[in-house]
Amino acid sequence: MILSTKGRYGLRAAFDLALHYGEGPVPLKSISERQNLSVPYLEQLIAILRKDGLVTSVRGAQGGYMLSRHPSKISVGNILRSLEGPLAPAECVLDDNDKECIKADYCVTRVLWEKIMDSINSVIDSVSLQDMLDDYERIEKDYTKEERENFDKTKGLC
Amino acid sequence: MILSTKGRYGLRAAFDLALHYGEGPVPLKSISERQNLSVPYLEQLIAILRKDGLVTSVRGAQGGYMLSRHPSKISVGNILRSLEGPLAPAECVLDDNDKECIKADYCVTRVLWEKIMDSINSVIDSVSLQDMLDDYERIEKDYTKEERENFDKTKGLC
DNA sequence: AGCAATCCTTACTAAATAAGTCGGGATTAA
DNA sequence: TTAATCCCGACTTATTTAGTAAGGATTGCT
Repeated sequence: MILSTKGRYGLRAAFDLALHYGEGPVPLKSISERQNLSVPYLEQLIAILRKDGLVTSVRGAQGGYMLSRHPSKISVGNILRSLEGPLAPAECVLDDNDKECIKADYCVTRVLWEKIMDSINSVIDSVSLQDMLDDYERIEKDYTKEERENFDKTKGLC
Repeated sequence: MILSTKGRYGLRAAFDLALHYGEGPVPLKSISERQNLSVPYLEQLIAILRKDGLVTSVRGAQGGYMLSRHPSKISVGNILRSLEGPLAPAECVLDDNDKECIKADYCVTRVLWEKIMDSINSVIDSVSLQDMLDDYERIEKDYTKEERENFDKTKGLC
């Protein structure tokens, strides 16, 4: 049940854009350096977010990407569902489910999958990128810049 | 984020054992027929549950499997974590995490992964196999046996 | 105008994981 | 003794993941 790197790295990218919200377009190269992700892979991830209207792009030199609205108006759920698709533990609880389990009100496991899905969604929808920023600033104070950079290098991404 | 068939089918198997709790050992063949799962695959799944002490086996003719304790004492979380491993959205929040992110109290995403994990665990630990039985009996009444069997055949598993 | 920095798009690939199957051995009730 | 069952390890096939690669399109800057 581990999220794919798509969701995890994509969220880091979105968080990075949130960090620089209001400063004009942020090029992938700079996100790449800060977040330690390859540019080509970032391109793939951010293309998804762009298609879903979560980020906007500015082409050409001095171009880059920006969040399409204020970090407080974008939830982690928006980002993760965009990148990962619906976060359901089984297909039968998806909305577009035409094929199977339609009239399966008779289905005990389905009830369970729905509970799990609702619970996940309620968590990720209740946290906005702004909340992550706030968390970050609170945490940041406890470490020196050097410590943080050192951590970034020695430890992996999570 | 869809659970693998391991978790989903394994839970069905466990639920089937719960349905027949107290009736002596249940052979895989009969679970296979009722739940529409192959015997060899079921063997693989139930072996995991057995290693984790959730079911016990009786070898030889007239043998089979039984839940190792009352359905009310086995949570869906016990079953799913046994089959799927810990249900975390990222590796860094696992207990056995020696390698990475150890002193990453400085890590905004980690806080989020923990919230998600806690929320999933709290749902699946709050539902026991007995609860599923109760649900099943309540739902079952609304459908004829024929309707249910027909559903099992026309629709897939979920 | 020309260049360099960007975004944008499509295709490709290697590795890992998922989802089983298969064959045969061990145990035991009837 | 036999048939039903659990038990175990190896094997296979398809899918997904996690990227890389190559090149085209756009635009600010000089």
